[in-house]
Amino acid sequence: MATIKDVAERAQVSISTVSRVLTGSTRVADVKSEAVRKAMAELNYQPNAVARALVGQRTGMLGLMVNSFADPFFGALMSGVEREARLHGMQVIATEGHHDRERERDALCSLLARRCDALIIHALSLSDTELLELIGDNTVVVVNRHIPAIKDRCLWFDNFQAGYMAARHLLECGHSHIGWIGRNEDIPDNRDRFAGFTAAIAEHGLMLDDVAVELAPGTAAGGYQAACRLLSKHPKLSAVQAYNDVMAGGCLRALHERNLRLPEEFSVMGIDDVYLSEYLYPQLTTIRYPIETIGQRAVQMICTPCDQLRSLESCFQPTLIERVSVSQFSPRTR
Amino acid sequence: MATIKDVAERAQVSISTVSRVLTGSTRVADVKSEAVRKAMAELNYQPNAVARALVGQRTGMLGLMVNSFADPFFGALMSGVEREARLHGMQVIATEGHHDRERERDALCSLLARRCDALIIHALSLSDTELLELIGDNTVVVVNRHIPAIKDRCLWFDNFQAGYMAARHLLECGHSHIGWIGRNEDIPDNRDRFAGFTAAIAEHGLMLDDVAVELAPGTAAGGYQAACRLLSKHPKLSAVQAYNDVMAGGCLRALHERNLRLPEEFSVMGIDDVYLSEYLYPQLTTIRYPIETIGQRAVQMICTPCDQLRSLESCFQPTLIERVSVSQFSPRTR
DNA sequence: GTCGTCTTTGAAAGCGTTTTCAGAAAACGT
DNA sequence: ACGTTTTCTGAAAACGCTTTCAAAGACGAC
Repeated sequence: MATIKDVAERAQVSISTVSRVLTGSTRVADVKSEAVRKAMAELNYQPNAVARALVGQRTGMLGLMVNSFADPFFGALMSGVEREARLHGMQVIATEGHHDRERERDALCSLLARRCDALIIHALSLSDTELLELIGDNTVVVVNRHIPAIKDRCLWFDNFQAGYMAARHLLECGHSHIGWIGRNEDIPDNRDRFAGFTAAIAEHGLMLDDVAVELAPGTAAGGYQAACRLLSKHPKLSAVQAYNDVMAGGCLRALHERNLRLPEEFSVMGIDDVYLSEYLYPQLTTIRYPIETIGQRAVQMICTPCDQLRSLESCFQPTLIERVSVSQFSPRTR
Repeated sequence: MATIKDVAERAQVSISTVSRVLTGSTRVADVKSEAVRKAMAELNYQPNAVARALVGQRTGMLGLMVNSFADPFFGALMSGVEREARLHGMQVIATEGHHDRERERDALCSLLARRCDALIIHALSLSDTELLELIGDNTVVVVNRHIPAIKDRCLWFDNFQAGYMAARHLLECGHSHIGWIGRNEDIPDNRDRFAGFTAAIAEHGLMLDDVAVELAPGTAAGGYQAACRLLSKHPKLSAVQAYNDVMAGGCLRALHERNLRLPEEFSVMGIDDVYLSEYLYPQLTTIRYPIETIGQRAVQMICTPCDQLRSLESCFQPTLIERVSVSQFSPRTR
C-alpha cells in the first residue's frame, strides 16, 4: 500500500503538503495540489485510517454490542444504527454479547481497546455496577435499559406499558381466560412486561388465579413448549400473551398442531413487532417496540451537539399493531 | 485513558519494559514485571489497539460486507463469521452494501482504509472487474459468488443444483403443474436457481409451457404479489417453488387468504432454510444453504495457514430439508 | 582478578499520519 | 526601493506502541 511518503516523493513535495491537500486544512498552490492529486491517483493511494486515528485521537468507529446477530430484533437495531452512522461518516464495529457475562465483558473491552469514539450497548448479563465500571468515562449509549446513574445516556422502552397494553387489548376483545408465556430467565424486560400484564388483569377485576402462567427459554421452541403445557393444563383458555413475537411464533405452532382455527378459536398476542411477525400465520397482532428508531436515535445522541438533544425523550412508548392473530372472544367457539 | 508511559512512570521502569510484559516477548525480572502489573491494574490500563495496529501492521480486524443486517440470511452469515473470528481473536467490523453499486464501493473502501487484515465480501452489484480492482492484493474471501480469477478465495453455493433439487422434489411428489416465483432483478443466484428448476422440469418430460413464471422484488411482499398473479392466471397449479424462503413466506400468505388447506391442497417450496422458515405455517420444506457454515469457513480460510486449506472444498452443496409445506399431489384435492 | 557469556534493561527508531512553527517567497503599500 | 503583510511551504514533533540495538550487570570458569 502506498503511503503519504510515496505520494510526496512522486509529487516532489513534502509530506506536509500532501497531508494538506488531503485534509484541505490549508491552501496549497494550485500547481502543487494538482501534482499531489495526480500522484495519489497514480499510486491508488488511500490514507491509512489507523495512523489518522492515532494522531487525531478519533477513530470514526462506533462500537455496537448486541446479543446475537441472528436475532431479528437485533438485526433491526443494527440496521437502524448503521444507517444513521453512515450519515455521520462513522463505521460500525459490532460484537455479540450472547447473554453471557464473560462474553459481554470481553466484547466491551475489545471495543474499548480499539478506541471506538462511542459505544452503543445492549447488555443483559452485566450488572449496572459492572457496566458503569467498564465504560468509565467513555461516550456510550445504553439501549433497552434504564441505569439511573447515566439516565441521559439511556434509551429504553416502557415494557410495563407494553405488557399492559397487550393484556388490555385481549381483555377488551372479551377474553377472560388468558395465559402468559414468559421467559424463565429473570431479566427486567420479562419482569416488567409481566407486571404490566398482571396490572391490566387486576384492573379488569379478574383474579390472578384466572391467569395461567408458563415459563420457558425465550426462543420459539420455548414458546412452543410453554404453549403445550398451558393448553393441556388450562382447557378454558381462549387467548395467550407471549413475552415476545418469537415465543408467540412457537405458540402458534402448538395451536396449529391442535387444529384450532385461528384467530376464531384462539387469540395470540406478541410483543416487539419484529419483522418475523408479518410472516406468521395468522399475522401476529403485537405491540411495537421501535427498536430501529432507537438505534437511529442512539447514534444521533452520539453525533449531535448536546444543546439540540434535550428535547428528545429517552423512554419509548409502545403502540398496538393490530393484525390478525387476535379476535373478539365468542363463547360458542370451543 | 492511561498510556504505556503512565504505566512506566508509575512502575519506575522504561516503556520498553512495560511493552515487554505486555507482549511477553522477552523475559523481564520478576520484581519489575510485578511492579508493572500492579501499575497497570491501578491505572486500569488498556493498551491502545490503534497504536498497536500502526506499528504491528496488523489491526486484528475482519471486514465484513453484507447486503443488509436485517435480513435473516445475512444474520446467519454474520453469526457464523463472528463466532469463528472470535476464536481467532479477531474483531468483526461490518458494513451494509444494500445491493447498490455506490454503497458497495464506499463500504469496501472504508474497510480497506481501516486496514482490515482481511475482508469477507458479499457483493451483488459490483462487477467482477470492479471488485477485483477494489480489493487489489488485499486478503479477501468472496462468499456466494464464483469469480474465476480468484477461484480459491471464493466460497459459493450450487444454486443450479438447489433449484434442480427443489423442482425434483415437487415432481417426485407428483406435481406436474408447478409455478416459479422469481426475482425481477437479474442476479446470478436467480438465474441459476431458475435454470436448475427448468432443467428438472425438462428432464421430467414436461414442457416449459406447463410452467407458470412470475417475477417480483425479492421480498415477502414480492412473493405475495407474484403468488396472487400466479394463482389467478393458472388455476391448475398445485405447487409453487419460490426463489427463496422469504418469497415463499409471502406466497403462503396469498394461499392462506384463499383459504386453501396447506399442504393438502397446495405445496410450497423455498430455498435457503433461513431461520424464518421454521416459523411459517405450514413449516417450510426447503433447500438448505449452509450460509452460517460458509461464514465460518471463510474465516478459517483467512486465519489458517495455507497448507492445511487445500482439502476444503469451495462449492457448497444444497440439501433437502423436508418439513411440512410440501405434500404428495392428490388429484381430487382441488 | 580477568575474561567471556548470558540476562536484563533503556534509548531510540519507526509505523503513517496531522499539526505547529518558523522561514522563504511573493505581494503590497508608500 | 524598502519595510510590512500575506501566502505558501517544509522540518519536526507528536500520537502510543513494538522492536532493534547496544550497553550494563551478573555469573561462572580459569
